[in-house]
Amino acid sequence: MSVDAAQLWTLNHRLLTVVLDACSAELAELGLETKEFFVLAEVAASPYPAKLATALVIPKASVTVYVRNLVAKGFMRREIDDADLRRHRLVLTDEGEAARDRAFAALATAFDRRLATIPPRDRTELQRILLALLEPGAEG
Amino acid sequence: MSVDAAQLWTLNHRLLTVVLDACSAELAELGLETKEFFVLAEVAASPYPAKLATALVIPKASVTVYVRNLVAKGFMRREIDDADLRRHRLVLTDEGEAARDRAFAALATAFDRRLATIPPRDRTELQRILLALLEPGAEG
DNA sequence: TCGAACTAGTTCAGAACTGTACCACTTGGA
DNA sequence: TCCAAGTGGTACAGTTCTGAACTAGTTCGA
Repeated sequence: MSVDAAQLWTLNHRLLTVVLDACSAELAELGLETKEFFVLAEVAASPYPAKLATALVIPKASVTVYVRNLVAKGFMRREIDDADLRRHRLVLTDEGEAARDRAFAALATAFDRRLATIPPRDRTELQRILLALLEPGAEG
Repeated sequence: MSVDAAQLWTLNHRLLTVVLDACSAELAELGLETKEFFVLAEVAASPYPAKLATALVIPKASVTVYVRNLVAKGFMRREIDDADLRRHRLVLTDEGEAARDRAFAALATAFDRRLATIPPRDRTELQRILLALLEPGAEG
């Protein structure tokens, strides 16, 4: 490899940070802190606090905080899970879905400004490879 | 476009987070919190607190904290800048360089473990695409 | 030479985050 | 049925982070 993996990681991280920073103001207008946005974005795929914590690699206690904020803002609500009474199933409200979609759009716009510099085929490739790298089976 | 940029951002972010998390214990053994590692890694290219803050997209007050810690650990020292007496030129000590290099190695290893799960051809592709996205010229 | 406007860096108080301890419910074996 | 071990979620207190205000040094025009 011509480029060190650590360098690739670092540059990539910088890219994502700059992109996120570029749209954090728009997220704030939607009433979302960036951490809350991550939770809002993931809740459909991981509708329980414990699952959110492992998926997003953040502490359970932090998830409690973000969920509390998102509930207070009317973006989601907790429901008791019929299958396991210990669990809180998290459900997006209509406002929550709308906010999430607008937030995704803002992030997409910010990232698109960067992605515009590479061919569409590469974007598809990138997505395919990233998905492969994140497959549940990959590494442990 | 066929691929959602927000999804790409999210996948990519997840990948970097998981990789960083995988080597955070090793960084801790070197005496580095992850935020401190970012500072240590960047200080050669951005040897002033203000420059570090903009390069790493973190608040000035936070840089003060991380630099203080890194100085206390003997990884760097502050020197008065001859050209501008307001500035603190940050200089890595030998221990600092050694720690940085070992930290980079740990990060590279962790990332490589992930990259090993996909075909070599995809790794080359991924590297090519990311490098294209990270070109200094891209966007502004 | 002066001082007003900047810029670099720090301090500190309050905000944000999270490790730990905890309670509630579930599971599985006796 | 019982209870010990395990999992889900939260509360709280201690830690970390950071906005705002501040000090130090610089620049520049009159």
